[in-house]
Amino acid sequence: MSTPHRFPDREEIAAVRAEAETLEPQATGAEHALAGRVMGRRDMGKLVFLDLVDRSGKIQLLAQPDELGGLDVDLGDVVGVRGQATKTKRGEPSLAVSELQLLAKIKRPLPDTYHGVVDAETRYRKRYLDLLVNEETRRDFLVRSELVAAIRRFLDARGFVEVETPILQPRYGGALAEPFVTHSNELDADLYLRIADELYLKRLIVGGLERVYEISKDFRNESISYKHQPEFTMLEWYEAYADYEDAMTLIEELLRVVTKEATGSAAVTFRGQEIDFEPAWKRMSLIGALEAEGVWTRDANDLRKGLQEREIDTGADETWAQLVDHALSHLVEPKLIQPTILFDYPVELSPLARLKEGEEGIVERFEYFAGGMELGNAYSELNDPDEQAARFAEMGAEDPDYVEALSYGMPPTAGLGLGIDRLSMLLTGRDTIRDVILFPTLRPTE
RNA sequence: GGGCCGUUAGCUCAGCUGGUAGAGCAGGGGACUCUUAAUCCCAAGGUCGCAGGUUCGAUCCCUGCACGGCCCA
Repeated sequence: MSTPHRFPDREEIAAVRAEAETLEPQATGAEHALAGRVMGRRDMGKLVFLDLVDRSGKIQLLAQPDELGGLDVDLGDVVGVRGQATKTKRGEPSLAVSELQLLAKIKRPLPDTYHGVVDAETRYRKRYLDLLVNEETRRDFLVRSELVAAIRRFLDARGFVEVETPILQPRYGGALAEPFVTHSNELDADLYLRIADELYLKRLIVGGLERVYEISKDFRNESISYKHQPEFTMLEWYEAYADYEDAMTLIEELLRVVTKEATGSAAVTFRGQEIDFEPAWKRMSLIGALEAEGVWTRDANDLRKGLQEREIDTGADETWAQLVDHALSHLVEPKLIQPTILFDYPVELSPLARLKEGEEGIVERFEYFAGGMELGNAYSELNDPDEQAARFAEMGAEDPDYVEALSYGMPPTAGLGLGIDRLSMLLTGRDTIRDVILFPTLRPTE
């Protein structure tokens, strides 16, 4: 049996429901067309109640099979209906159906509409079922979409231009991470999936675009956890003629605005705690934070001893910088529940950041945290090509093409990264990053 | 990579320190003109993740594997 190829002139269920709300019981209102999925059916003989769901909401349908020439509708069918807004004797806003068209037939039984789909593996592998029967899932992914839209509005309104830079890169950089490697047959060359956008975006600053941003999928061939996925989404922006203090101000404002636009409130609940994005956030220096934990020292051996005393396994840490990073992530980060900026990092951890005037070995860099997670990283960009080349050399790396770009002169610039997935976790109150990524990476079956 | 836990009907879950499995919802048939997790009646639905082992006998005990979850690295 052929079904219609289109169903024109439908309205959103939420709008029609709102109209029906205003009616007196058993009164009827205007004629409307609605379409969606049948998620409930209550047969009363000559009268049948259906629940119709679309993206905007749910409404009850009142159908009389005798007047419709039968009602061959199963749970899960996609239908289009026409009828009048009404309210039942019991006061339920409804649509009295005068015409019903089957638009798509369900061929398998719908999962339990009361319990939803609970099994984590099913929810991730068959996200369509999760979205279909779990209203919260639908809602949370719409929050994520609204979040990204709000970020674009915010930056567009401030003169940033959205750009696209390569995902396939001959040389990866901009972060310390293991890349995915692929191969171009035509070029007969290995290419890397980007781990960050940074070095390309800064080339655009050299090129005079002044304020750029990219919302990108980045890829890191590393561990998977509640806050890590191999494929994740990051915002990076670069603003010429600004420094990291300007970036602090801007990210505070951005998070306040977009949180409000995506959720209706600048405060969210995550892991049982309210997190409030209203400025001003707490700010403390990284060194101060480590001192407060009693583990700040420039000496690697002392630092290692301090961490081991706190029963932190430092076996995998080779350098002082790695030990500092370990101390930060284990002792400090979990305590940063309210939005907090940690600023002024040792240069050893920050090869792309600009040195702070008058402070030995410190760069103008900050990371910001909320809910016990790092949300992002920012700094005044190092724009001296010779110093950049020397920093690369210290790491045992090089990127002559990038250094050459800097040698044409990059204005003083502030750059910032923001983890969209983690922010989405905070805004939706989800405990795991898999719950805010539509199709998270899982081990293949078979 | 390591430790612990899980995997039973399409979905959500029971299953007694071993005797070849049950319920609700969905799906099928029927009753009902105000239900909303509708209700009621009938019938049906299973490679108990996979492969071995122990045993007269394994969903249950043991081993390995697969996938997932939590924690650790």
